Amino acid sequence: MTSGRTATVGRPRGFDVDEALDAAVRVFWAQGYEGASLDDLTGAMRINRTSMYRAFGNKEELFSRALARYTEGPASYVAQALAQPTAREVAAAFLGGSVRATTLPDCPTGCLGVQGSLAAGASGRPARDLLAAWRESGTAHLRDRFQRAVDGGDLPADADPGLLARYLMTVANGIAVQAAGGTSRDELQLVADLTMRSWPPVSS
Amino acid sequence: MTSGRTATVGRPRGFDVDEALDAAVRVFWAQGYEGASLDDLTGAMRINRTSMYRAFGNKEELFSRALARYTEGPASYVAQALAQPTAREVAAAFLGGSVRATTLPDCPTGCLGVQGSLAAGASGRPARDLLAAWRESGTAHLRDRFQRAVDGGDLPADADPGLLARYLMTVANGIAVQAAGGTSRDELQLVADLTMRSWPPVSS
DNA sequence: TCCCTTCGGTACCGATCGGTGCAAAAATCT
DNA sequence: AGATTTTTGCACCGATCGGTACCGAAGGGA
Repeated sequence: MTSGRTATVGRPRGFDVDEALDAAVRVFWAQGYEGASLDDLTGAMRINRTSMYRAFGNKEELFSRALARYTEGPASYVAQALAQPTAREVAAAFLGGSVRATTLPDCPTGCLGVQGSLAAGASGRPARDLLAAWRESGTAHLRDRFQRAVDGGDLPADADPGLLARYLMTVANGIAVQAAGGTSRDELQLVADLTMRSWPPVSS
Repeated sequence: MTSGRTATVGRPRGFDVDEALDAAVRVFWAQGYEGASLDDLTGAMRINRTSMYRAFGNKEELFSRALARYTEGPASYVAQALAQPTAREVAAAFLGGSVRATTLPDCPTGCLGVQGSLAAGASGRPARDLLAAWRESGTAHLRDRFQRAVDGGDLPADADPGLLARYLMTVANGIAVQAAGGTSRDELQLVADLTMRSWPPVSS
């Protein structure tokens, strides 16, 4: 009988996977992929080295799982922004969300998707490429959303959805860099407001 | 007699310091501070490990020297932009320069000042802080330049020089992240153009 | 020529890196 | 109860990390 539920044979796991992932997210977020050692990670996750390997495979897969957890946690503002009714509200929610997510009170500043790994040695290259694809996926979702806005008349017919998406992602990534450097939430919100004052930017 | 010139006693150095620094710049640029090992660095610099330590002290000081070399080399567009006659030309030159510098044909993509170290473990923290100060210094120069533009009537009297500087640096840093992710020079120039279409953004 | 200073190459240091082998512990299944 | 399966803790692996001691090589000054 291949039951739908997970088999419960064997010794049960002594920790919560999601809680452990949340801890790993914070370490990768603050120190980057290469800067986070196994001791840093397992120490924060409060689990043994061996338990981590049993549960997640290796450091690279742990990072991948942590990124997924980050996406549906601190970075959930992206999906929420995409669901806004108008293109302008999408843009404002995306920028405002990125300001808040990069300056959360009890979290590392900046964005895991940016500072997790921008440049890396050989061992960190898969993580770097994973993050680049992650950011590119966000840009693609914005583009598709703006294309629908053009199709529905919410944006001018001559607007370039791809360019608008690239532009917004550029500002958001810049906000992440600023936040990592210590710029305050208030000042970054002013930057987001300033960006929104000229939205949508004219294409011609 | 303490002569002003460097003493020439002893065996002369067998390599050119600036050439070696240029090689180190490229390694740090492509792999980040933590991702660049001593073997990577000395291999690219074509000098011995010992020679590097004699000439530069340690990895951290080498990074500092490499950043200075980067500033007066690939990042010299910043100083050039600041010297433009009008605030609008400053902004356009700054953004255009960042697009070109982050997509140089035979160099790593992105900006050393960003991807050199955004998040780091304990050993990379000094490098990370150095880069944060480096970016902040650029923002401060832009702010001072825009303040002079306000004083001289080149920008509206109610313009906020600090906010405009932060905004421009945010877009430039975002461009650097995009470039590191593989976005082409042409597309990034379109983003820069789009940003300049609404310059200066209204403050009130 | 002899001395002094600096450079360059080798070989090595202790520490830390990511990853694993092994056996005890803790649960279910028969 | 005994067999089976999975987790956990400890010790350990080879490789690599940044950094250095040592010594011959290569130059200038007297």
